[in-house]
Amino acid sequence: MRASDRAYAALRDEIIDWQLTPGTVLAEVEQAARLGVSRTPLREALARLTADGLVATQAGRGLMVTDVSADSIRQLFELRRALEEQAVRLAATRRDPAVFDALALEFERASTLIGRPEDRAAYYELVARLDAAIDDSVDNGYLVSALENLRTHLVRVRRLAKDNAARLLESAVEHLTITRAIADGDVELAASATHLHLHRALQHALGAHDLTIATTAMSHHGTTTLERTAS
Amino acid sequence: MRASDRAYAALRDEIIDWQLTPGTVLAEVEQAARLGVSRTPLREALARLTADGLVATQAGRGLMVTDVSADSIRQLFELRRALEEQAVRLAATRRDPAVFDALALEFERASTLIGRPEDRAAYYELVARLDAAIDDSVDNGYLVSALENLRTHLVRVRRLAKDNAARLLESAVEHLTITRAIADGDVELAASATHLHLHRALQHALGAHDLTIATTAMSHHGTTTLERTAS
DNA sequence: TCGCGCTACTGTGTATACATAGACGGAGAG
DNA sequence: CTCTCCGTCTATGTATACACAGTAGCGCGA
Repeated sequence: MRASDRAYAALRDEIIDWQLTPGTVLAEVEQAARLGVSRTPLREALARLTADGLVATQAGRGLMVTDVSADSIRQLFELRRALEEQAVRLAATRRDPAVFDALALEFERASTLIGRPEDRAAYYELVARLDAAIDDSVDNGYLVSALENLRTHLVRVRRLAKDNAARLLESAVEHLTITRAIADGDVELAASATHLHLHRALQHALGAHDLTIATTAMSHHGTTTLERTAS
Repeated sequence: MRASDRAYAALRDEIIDWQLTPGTVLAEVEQAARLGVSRTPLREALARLTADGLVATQAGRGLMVTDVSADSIRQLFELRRALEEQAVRLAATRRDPAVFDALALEFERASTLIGRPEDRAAYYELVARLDAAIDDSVDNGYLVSALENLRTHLVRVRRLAKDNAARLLESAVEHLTITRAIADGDVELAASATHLHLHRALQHALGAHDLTIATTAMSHHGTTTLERTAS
């Protein structure tokens, strides 16, 4: 594997996993040394991250990890609705019914997975397989590319939101509805079910984000107070 | 301006202007020499073009200018519908009515521009200003980024389609309808008018493409015949 | 004559050296 | 004491040199 690919994957994973938090400055020599590559492949990695929107040039201060705010989540979900509604519409038209029937069966049993913390990863993997089946059915490279980039951002937001069992059980039902609609070739039902799913996911994400903001603000306040007391 | 930006702009413009035709191999040293930059900024330019989807790595043969086929145009317009319908929906919600009222007045007078070949560019510029007004109204960086990338591909297809006056007059009426719907804040009308506009634009683009394919095939046949005769 | 293998070469990927612009700090003047 | 200007220094942008892999072409053997 190329050094530039490794650097890109490493930085992207650290950003979506919140190890590199928004506002972190990514200096070329520093990151190149840390990741064990030279500046040339690292610059290529940073260029790709910039194109992805995970990193942006902040006037005069070099490249910074982009922010996640309530407003950016709103924007992200507006794009998500456009792309995913179109994707499920096309998937419902072009799908192989057997594939989505099989996935629907799995979603019916998903509540078991969600209940056991050790099987939580298996549920996320099931959702990923639904995404892959939709990508495969839409038969549209431009749309799939846009969806892949979108999902990178969504993972970052999801890591922040910390799904709870209640929300996951809800989402399993929503996914089941979407999957059945695609299997049945019901374009409008698939689109409406997706709209509903995204509406609820946005509410959940925004709620979690507000909590995080509040918590962060409080802990910052506390730190500041301690610093003042110490000085 | 940076050398990598110049190289990117030069290559992109040549690709969308069909000076670099699909299948052309872009070797690094060759292009670097031609554009008067070193390999480093040129590689950055090629990476950006690859991310844009204007260039792709063909197994073993290096980077090639991507193809434009009837199928790729179909895919492009499926993505276009998703993005533009969402964009006009959001624009109709968030617009400044005065901006779109002014644009609507200009579209009413557009038939004059289309009639005179020397003012043809002025009509395209008017459409570009409508796009810019929509971008400004949607207040969504992710969506605008996706639209900008999409438009690059659309320009390449349009250069192929060679709009005629009849189609442009039709499109002016469609644009007027969309602009008025946005000005009035009529979300569903704006979305439906956009759907209709894209449907007609696709028919036109596909028709033009088929003609080009037929012409190319004929000229290729002719060339082959000549070569055989010569040898 | 056909097939297999070897060699040379071209082109990509990476490292590094160099140029330059912009930011930060210090010193001096008002 | 503060503001401004100048110098230095750090970080980015570019060029180039080197390493290596993949390929094409040629030659040799069957």
